[in-house]
Amino acid sequence: MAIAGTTSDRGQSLGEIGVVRSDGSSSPIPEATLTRLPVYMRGLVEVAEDGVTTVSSRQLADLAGVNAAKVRKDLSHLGAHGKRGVGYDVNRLLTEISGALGGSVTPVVIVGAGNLGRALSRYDGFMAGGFPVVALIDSDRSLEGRMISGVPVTHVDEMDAVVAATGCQLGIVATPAHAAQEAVDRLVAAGLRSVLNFAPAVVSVPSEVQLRKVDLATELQILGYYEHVRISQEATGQAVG
Amino acid sequence: MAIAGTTSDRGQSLGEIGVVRSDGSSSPIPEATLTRLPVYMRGLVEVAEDGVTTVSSRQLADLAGVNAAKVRKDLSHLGAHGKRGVGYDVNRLLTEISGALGGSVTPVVIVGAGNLGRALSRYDGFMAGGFPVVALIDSDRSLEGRMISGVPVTHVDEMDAVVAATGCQLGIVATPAHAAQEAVDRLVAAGLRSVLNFAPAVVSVPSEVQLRKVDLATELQILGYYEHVRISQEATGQAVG
DNA sequence: AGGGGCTTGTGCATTCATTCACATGTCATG
DNA sequence: CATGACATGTGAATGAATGCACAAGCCCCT
Repeated sequence: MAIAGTTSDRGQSLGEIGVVRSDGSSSPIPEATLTRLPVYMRGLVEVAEDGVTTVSSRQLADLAGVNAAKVRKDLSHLGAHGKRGVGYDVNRLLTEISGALGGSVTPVVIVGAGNLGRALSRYDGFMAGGFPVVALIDSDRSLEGRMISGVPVTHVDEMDAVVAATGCQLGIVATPAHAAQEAVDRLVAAGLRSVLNFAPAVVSVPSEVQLRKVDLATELQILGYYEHVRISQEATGQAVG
Repeated sequence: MAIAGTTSDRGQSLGEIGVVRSDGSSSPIPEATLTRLPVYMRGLVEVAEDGVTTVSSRQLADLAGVNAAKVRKDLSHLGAHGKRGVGYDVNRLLTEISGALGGSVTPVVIVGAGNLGRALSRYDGFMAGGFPVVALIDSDRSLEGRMISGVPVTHVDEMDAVVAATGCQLGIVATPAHAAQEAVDRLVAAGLRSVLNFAPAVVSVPSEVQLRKVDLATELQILGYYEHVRISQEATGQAVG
């Protein structure tokens, strides 16, 4: 385990991204804003179906469960101009957000055809969001060639071919923890530059690769903490009151 | 849709929690730190199995994929005192973190026995993390009484009884979006105060309830954004270079 | 016993995110 | 056309998280 650096700490450094400005497009949308844009989209789609054509920042804030100032600042990042005194045009805003997020349909591949991988391959939200799952990949030869909920399962040795054939750009890792690093390495070797990791393991990637993590057990543990604190609080609170 | 406030914005306000100090215990561990504690735990368990008894902040940082200063600051929040010049005792640290996070085993209930709900009920990580799934709840009468991967399915009308009988304190919502609000409402009515929502919907809860959200489609959309930016960047970069 | 090499804990600076508050602008109505 | 109600966009204030650098402390070796 190589350790670099003479004085002081310094760990992983996130690669810069989205800082282009040259061609006028793509400003650097902050992470925090990015996580909310899809939520706004859902709210907008909802009201659009009811025939609403204009929303104020406050209405959208209510739909998204945030406050209005945040909505406005978020939207200002994509240059989406609403009309003062009026609000935002629903359809225009939908187009703008969708465009900022990438717009077109992007196929994804899932590595790991266990419980989680299968469930994810069936998850409607991916397809609905423009991310069809086009391949499942597993190291188990006995699954090779099978279809699972309409998605063909391929052996991990053919990953390169599958990725190339399907034109996938996003990879999802749903393997056990011990297999996660290899899964990611192979995805990267196959040319992918964006990976979503569901395995409860820390994996490292080259700096040009975007890695996001969804840690299911951790989410519960955080809730567990608050529950724990709340209960201790009540206990002491009773004593006091 | 009631809108309050005369001047200016102001939306949801997060309930304060963990700010007790009266009894000396439970300092207010910041969110950001909370999300990393479980990751440290995994790293510690890993090295503990290899017989390691002491780790430095830098070693732990490598295991967790963060930098050493962050590790030290995080650990300082739980008063975990390491030894200068030496490091942290692995077992002691495990005990401390585990204790801070709540310690004991907490049973959870999952609402929604669809694909996602079933997959989550089978997810090993929950059990391993001390969160056994003890009940699945669905509105489909035809599932009532069945066992799915060892977990009994109950109808939603009996939620109160199930929650009471099993002593659940954490609820997971894995319903379709349109059913999420009702699912949460029922969980809260049954007495739960901590909910993890997987449904792609904005739900509101009373201020004393802790709500966390895992938004699978959004995660992909964020990756999609970076992919999008990267590609435009390359395109313009080629033109320039 | 004392020196040198490590490592913790933390004050400080910096960056990122949130929120406030208001000037600027739009629309509808009389 | 003028007035008033309403909303945006954004500087500025606040707050949270990160990362740095160093004093204080521990251990081993001679």
